[in-house]
Amino acid sequence: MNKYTNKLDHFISQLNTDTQQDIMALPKQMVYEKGDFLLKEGTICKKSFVLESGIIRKFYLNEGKEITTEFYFKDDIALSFKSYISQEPSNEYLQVLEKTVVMVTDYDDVLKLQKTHPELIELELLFMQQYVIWLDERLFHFHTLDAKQKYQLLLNKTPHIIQNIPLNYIASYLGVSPETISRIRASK
Amino acid sequence: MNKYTNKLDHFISQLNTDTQQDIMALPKQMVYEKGDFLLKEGTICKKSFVLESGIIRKFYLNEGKEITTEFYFKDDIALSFKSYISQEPSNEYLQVLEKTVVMVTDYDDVLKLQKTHPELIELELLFMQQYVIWLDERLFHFHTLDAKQKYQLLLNKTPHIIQNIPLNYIASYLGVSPETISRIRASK
DNA sequence: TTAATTAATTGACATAGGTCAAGTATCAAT
DNA sequence: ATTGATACTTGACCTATGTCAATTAATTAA
Repeated sequence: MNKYTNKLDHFISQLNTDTQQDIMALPKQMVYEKGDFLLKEGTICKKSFVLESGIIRKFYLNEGKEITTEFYFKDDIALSFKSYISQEPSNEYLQVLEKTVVMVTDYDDVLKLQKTHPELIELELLFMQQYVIWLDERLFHFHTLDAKQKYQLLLNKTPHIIQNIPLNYIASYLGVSPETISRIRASK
Repeated sequence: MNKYTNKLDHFISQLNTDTQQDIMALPKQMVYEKGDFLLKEGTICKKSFVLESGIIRKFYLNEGKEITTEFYFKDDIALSFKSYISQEPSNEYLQVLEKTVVMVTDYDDVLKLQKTHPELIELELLFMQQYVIWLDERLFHFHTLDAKQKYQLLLNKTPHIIQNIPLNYIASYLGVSPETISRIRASK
């Protein structure tokens, strides 16, 4: 189960076969090991990464501390949004948390393909829309939930995050301290 | 100074004149009074509102309390995102805070125009992108700033919000209590 | 396997910010 | 201008969650 790409697959499946093949021709498979960076602060995010397996996390630095903003699993699309669309240096990092296989696509190649197949702009639009909905929901949770509720939501909705990711990353993702998460766990 | 429509204007200005005229033909001017609702929970958001003057706020209800999520001023585009793109019932309200003049465009009309002018899909894409950047930044602030820092940011970046909007809406927008805002004001 | 790191838990304490209640100021309507 | 309603401020108190430090558990590397 992936985060927000179902609609994209559906859209692609309705394109004509030639266009589909052109899209499929772009990505190259790459394998990364735990700790590898796919993107670092100050670098322009020129590629998107669709995960075949493994885990990636996105984070930025704030006053020397890492703030985790997103986790990516199978079929998710990892990229630093603002840098990707503006093609300006990123303030985010993308780091591999365990051996990960990705399909890498160059944004330049996507733009070229959009020139010859304008209908692909709609694909990018769909992706944006899904991402906005996800962001909107996340903001809603920051606005209305306390530490325990946020943790339990994660536990219910995305247990694979809880099971596979170190507690201090989860804490930072939820905007609470690791100690608080630890106490929530102990309290039931 | 508006929130995120500069790039859209620029894009439109580069279209051919006929297309520009077709776009300009869609919106109808409407005037609303203080307290009027442009959208209520349970209703599908079928229209977008570009403000000519006045103020609109967006909010949802959580456990009986209004949570304000956005303010709109001149040249901003007010709509309930998720409902607008999915055409499903909204969980948000759009309410006019003072006499407001808007240009209203039907989403159906936009979709029709996109059929005959596919290049307009890119316009929608640009809008999404701007909105993602705005949301992303807002989430960043919820993640890293305390009450005082959030208030001061608002004071510096968007003083027109502080000056024109009741304190309890501002408090809710920042995710803190009205009392806290009041104390921050008193402390300097 | 053992040692060395790193991650997670737990306790003691501090504090930002919430809640509730009272009081004051501001605004709107007659 | 007077009343009533609404918005804002202030004080007292409370609670969730942060910080720091010590301890234990789990990984990793040799």
